[in-house]
Amino acid sequence: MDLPGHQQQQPQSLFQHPGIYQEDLFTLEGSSTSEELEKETHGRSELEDSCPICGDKVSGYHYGLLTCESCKGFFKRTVQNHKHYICAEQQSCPMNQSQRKRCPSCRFQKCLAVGMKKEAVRADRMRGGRNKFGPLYRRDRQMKQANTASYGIKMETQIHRPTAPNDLHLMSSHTSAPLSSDAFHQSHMYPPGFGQLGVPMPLDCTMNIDKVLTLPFMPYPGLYSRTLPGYLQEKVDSPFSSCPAPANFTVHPTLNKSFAPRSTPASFHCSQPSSNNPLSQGPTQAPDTSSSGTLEPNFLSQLLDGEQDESQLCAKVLASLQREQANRGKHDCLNTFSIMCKMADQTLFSLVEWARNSALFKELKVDDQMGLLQSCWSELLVLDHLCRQVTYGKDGCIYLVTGQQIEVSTIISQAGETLIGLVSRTQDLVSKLKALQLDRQEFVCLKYLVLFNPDVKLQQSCRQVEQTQERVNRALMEHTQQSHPGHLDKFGQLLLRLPEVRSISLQVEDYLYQRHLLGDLPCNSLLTEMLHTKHS
DNA sequence: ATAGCCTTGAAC
DNA sequence: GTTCAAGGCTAT
Repeated sequence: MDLPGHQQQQPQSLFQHPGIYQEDLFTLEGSSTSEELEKETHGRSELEDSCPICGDKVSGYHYGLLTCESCKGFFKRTVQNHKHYICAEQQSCPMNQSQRKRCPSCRFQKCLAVGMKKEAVRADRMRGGRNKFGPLYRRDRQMKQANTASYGIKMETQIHRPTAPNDLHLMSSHTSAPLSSDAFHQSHMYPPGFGQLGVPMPLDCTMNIDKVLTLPFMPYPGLYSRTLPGYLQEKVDSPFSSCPAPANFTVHPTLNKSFAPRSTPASFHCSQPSSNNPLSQGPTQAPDTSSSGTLEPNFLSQLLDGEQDESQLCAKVLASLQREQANRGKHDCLNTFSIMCKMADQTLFSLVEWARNSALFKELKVDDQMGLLQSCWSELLVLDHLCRQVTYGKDGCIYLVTGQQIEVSTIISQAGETLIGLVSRTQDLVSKLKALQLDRQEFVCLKYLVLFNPDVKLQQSCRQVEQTQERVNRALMEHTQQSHPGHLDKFGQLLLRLPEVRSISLQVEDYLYQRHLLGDLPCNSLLTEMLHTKHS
């Protein structure tokens, strides 16, 4: 990573640790089965030579990554001529060599999803010469060469640690030259304060993992020592109240305000519903959804109040990872896959917290709460990921909860079939949601719709769940009509995305379970507990 | 409109 | 001088 300033600040950032290079997040997938490993090994050169958009033969680097000649030309024509395509189908047309001509809309979306860069198309149409992506291509080549030898992936060239908005020149970490005018690296893509956190990631201290899990500064008290049922029955406290930031974890003073915990409505701290809280009126008192009147105006804002601050979540995940690694031996580094699992685990925990703190959810019987969460946890994770990509992600990159980014093209060129499929499907969905301009209100509604799933067989709360779903559904419909009056079918379009979310989440579960069976998943995590429950 | 081949020219 | 990723040309 050509970030001198950052390297000084983070001498051993997450993906700079040598141990991580040995363990390959993506190619590890190939080791899931000997068949896949073989395929991965023999198919590598072929994979590298196939266009990530249509699978045709790669002719070289074009607009940011290795593509075929036709997709290069297509991308150039589209950008140069400011073309806007509309998909006649569901924006999920198959993309291969024979079908690439059928839907330019989906083709272009895929070009963007895999990371083709619009700004590499020259506005002045000047011919010849080299552009600012030269160093990127060179490094990518070197990386690929290195990987061919070791099947390891050196992710440091692809992980972009976002920097402060005024550090635009540092954001272009994928080139060696400053790119202050790079449209990719606009400050709005990052949550306030990212990059100013100055979070060093020491990854080389020693401590037994079991000790970590029982120490009082554990981020999530009770998580690993209790099962989900036990956790749900606990008294609700501030979710991270016993999680002081580590000594070397500093937040920029000017950012304290934006990092401050969102004030929690008093009713959220009550285990019993409060009649004063619109959310707590209870589904039995929910407005008749067949009437034409509108819901109380603050219903959506109450739903939004329960949302966790992304910056806080980021800080917690980083702090947790830091603690975890600090407590491992010098030669006992977390591999990349484990780090990703830890991130997912912490995110999952925050989502359980979110549900737990929801007044509507609290009204349900604990057994039913468990049933709902066990049914939708992976969907919530996928939705959370999607929202992060829509909000902060840039085209062709995956934005992690820690604020780091991985280029999709890296994953596609290195991963096994399953992961490529998952990433590709997810990025396609991200493109669609970006096109729909999903906002925070809509996102939180989707989360509630996923959580309050009346199809889950519950003991007592069926009616409540149904009514809540109707209520949220209605709030979502009204919101889309009010905030996007020009987009008549936004509501329908949003709901149409949920089956894909469900489908991706099931694939994620399958993938994780396979890895779990191979012993790749960290033990004692909420993630593994959820996977176990489903498969038991 | 597509896609294969050609020309160009800065970086090395 | 060579490389190679831009844009251009043109048969389909």
